[in-house]
Amino acid sequence: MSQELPQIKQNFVEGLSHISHFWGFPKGVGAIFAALYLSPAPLSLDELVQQSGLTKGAVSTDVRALARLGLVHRSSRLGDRKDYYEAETDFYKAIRSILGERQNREFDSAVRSVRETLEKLQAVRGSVDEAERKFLLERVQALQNFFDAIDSLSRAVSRLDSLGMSTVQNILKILK
Amino acid sequence: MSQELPQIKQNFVEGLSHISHFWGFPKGVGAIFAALYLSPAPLSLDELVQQSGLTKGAVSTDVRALARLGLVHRSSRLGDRKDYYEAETDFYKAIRSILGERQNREFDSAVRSVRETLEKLQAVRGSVDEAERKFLLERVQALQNFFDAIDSLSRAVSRLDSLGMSTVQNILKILK
DNA sequence: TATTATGTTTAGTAACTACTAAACATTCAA
DNA sequence: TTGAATGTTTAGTAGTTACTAAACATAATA
Repeated sequence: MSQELPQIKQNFVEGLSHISHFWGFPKGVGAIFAALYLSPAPLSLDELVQQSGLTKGAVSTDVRALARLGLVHRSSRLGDRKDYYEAETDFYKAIRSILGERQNREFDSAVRSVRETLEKLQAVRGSVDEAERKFLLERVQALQNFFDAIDSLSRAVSRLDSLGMSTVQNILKILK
Repeated sequence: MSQELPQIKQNFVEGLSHISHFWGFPKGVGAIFAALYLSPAPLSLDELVQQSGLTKGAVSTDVRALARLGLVHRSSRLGDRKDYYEAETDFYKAIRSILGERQNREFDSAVRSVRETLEKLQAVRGSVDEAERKFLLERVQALQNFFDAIDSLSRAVSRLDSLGMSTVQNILKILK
């Protein structure tokens, strides 16, 4: 059984669309990344429109999202008004970039609200059931510790120059 | 400034709702977990309805989702028809459970489609541009390697008896 | 300046999600 | 067997999301 390359590529694009959707991104994002990832040369917006089947508007916004995540890079050529896009092929680099992006947004503010709860619990005095206060303090503190651990890991990964296979191997060793 | 405990709790519930939403779960899921997490005793479905402000139907489905993720445990008491729910307080345990759950579903099938692409590319013969085939093989192989690394990490974590602070500290050391 | 090539923004829409309200199912007890 | 307590499922809905089509903006060229 031997399939033609275009069909195989199409299959890959659909696969990444699903993965993209699974991770909470629009499907178009995955499709566009897949198209770029399978292209040996950077693609223009119009070429992406053609290859992904989306409209210009969609490609325009999706490709910008990808660029913000560090998964694609935009470049321009001298004497050519078009923008060109190419896929980041170092996934570890991309992970760091995504972690950095996620760090900012509302994730921080959400986590901060847990810390605020903790501080309020510590500040509150009088007219409250002291046993309950203690119980709540313990629980919220435990959650806070957990978030801090996640945060540490995330920051540590972000700080790495390169998260290569050897690092992964080392981590795997620790996890036995 | 001293707030009453109920208000502080409410604030916490809202915070976890946001976090829940951020991670791609319904807000109700976060709210219900928060209510259970702040309760020293297991709560019944009706108590959860009262504390979360959701309807029975919503609580019924959300709490089941939480149970499937291993974030809450359902129990029943002798001579009492009600079900009771309590929060898992070991977050590392919960992570393992979530990873296990995620492993199953369509994530696998999505990743599998990348592997299929790889296999097809290896199988294809004749009537294809050999240079392009080689290029595609390289790229798809690299992505596959990345997924495999993620998968290894995920499985390693799932396999641990307990992912305590000491393990996290060790990983942090590696990441320098 | 008018024309063309490119990218962005906007208005509208179809599909989806998380929920509510209420019907339904099940189990226990009288 | 009926009735009450509990939990689940279903039908409908409001809000959201990811997209399309098309208007718009910008800049280069004639």
